[in-house]
Amino acid sequence: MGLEHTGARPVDGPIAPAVPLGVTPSRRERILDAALELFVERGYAGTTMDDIGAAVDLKGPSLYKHVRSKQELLAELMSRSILTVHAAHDAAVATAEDIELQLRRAVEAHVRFHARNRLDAFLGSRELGNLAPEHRSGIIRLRKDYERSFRRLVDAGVAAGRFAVRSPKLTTFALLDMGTGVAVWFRDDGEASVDEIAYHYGDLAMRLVGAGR
Amino acid sequence: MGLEHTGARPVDGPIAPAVPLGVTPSRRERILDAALELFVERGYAGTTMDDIGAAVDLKGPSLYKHVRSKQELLAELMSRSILTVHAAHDAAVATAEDIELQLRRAVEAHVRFHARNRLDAFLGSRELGNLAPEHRSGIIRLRKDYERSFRRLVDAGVAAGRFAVRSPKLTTFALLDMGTGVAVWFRDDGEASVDEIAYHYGDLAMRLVGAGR
DNA sequence: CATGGTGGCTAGTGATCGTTAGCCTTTGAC
DNA sequence: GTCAAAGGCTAACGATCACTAGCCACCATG
Repeated sequence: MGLEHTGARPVDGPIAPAVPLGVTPSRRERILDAALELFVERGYAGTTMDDIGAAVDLKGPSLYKHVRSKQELLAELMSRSILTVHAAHDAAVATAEDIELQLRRAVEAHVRFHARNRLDAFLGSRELGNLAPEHRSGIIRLRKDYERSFRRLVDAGVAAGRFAVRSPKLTTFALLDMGTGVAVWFRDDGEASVDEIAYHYGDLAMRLVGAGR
Repeated sequence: MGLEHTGARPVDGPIAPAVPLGVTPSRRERILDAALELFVERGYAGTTMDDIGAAVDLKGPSLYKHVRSKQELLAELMSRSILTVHAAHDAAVATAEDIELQLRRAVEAHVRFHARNRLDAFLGSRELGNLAPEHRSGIIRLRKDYERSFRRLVDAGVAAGRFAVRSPKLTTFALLDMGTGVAVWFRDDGEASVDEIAYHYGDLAMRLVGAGR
């Protein structure tokens, strides 16, 4: 039950690895992926270092040769996740000039991320409270940045007279939340493909903002 | 920071109290409310019985005079929550004949619940994994029932030619998820009141299903 | 063949926590 | 006034965990 990060990734993660770069990066990645899966399945507090170790054929204490602490695992997973969406968002918006198309692309990217990176998305929304305060504030700021970027698109459409929106704030929340929800119910072996869902949600977004007359 | 269950409550909860009915119901309620708040704040695994006790001026072990286990607290909170939404949903739908209005009322009730019972909603989506298997399946079934009830409204509107919907399934998910999201960002002291938000989301729902031409 | 670093292991430490045992005080019924 | 139940407490048990200490095997480099 491996993870696939097939979506566009940011050029580089900003969190410095605890171990000198170039030294067993593959092992570290495998640990991160295993931790993600277990954190989602059993929760952060409900997952032991031994669990994570077992998932990569190690004993718990051996993990400390690759990772500074359990907390570091959580922090890195969460920041990696948000930076990924945000990068995908920026890339998607940049592919269009028209504000209507920009919002559509943004929603598609949002949905695609939440379908393809279900676990990351899920963790991000659920384990914020288990993040040490020093990490938490940074993560929250990144999330707010992302939301603001969405909000700007809605505002721009309204300003240009292309969207008919009663409350830009509530509408933006609705747009974001309906896409976020995909992470909860999406299944790889479900009826609808990621692309179909993304396209459909793009349509729904257009309806929400009253685009195209 | 108490909870208000101002919505219609189901006739009776299916989880039998550990203590004979009628004996110190008030104390037990206070424990449940404290547990809810703490579970949301620190997570189920991150909350100790001593924490809960302290919140109601008791020592941890004293809780066992009122409650069978920590697990029971979680299970009761979750089932109480779902039964509450579902009851509110049924009551809301019953106030209208027209399918369009029924869906609008259902969305309003959904949003109202998620704004007023933020903590319950949050817990319900986050701590499913910490529920003992025997409780979990029942809770999941109740949640599915609730979703199905929404889905039926969408289908009915489509069948009556009142809604223009490409995928009833995806549209229903979008409707539910945007409302569920309210629980995450709503604040009692925020700009918008519960009623304003509920009304607005009713409008958004009508747009999503393409109601009213 | 030395050697030193990398990465694995076992054993253990100290802390935390759910839960139980057992005791004591209050209170209300008779 | 007696007595039992209800409900509070402290103490302690047994588990579980994150993390550390310290050891050893492998292996590349000279």
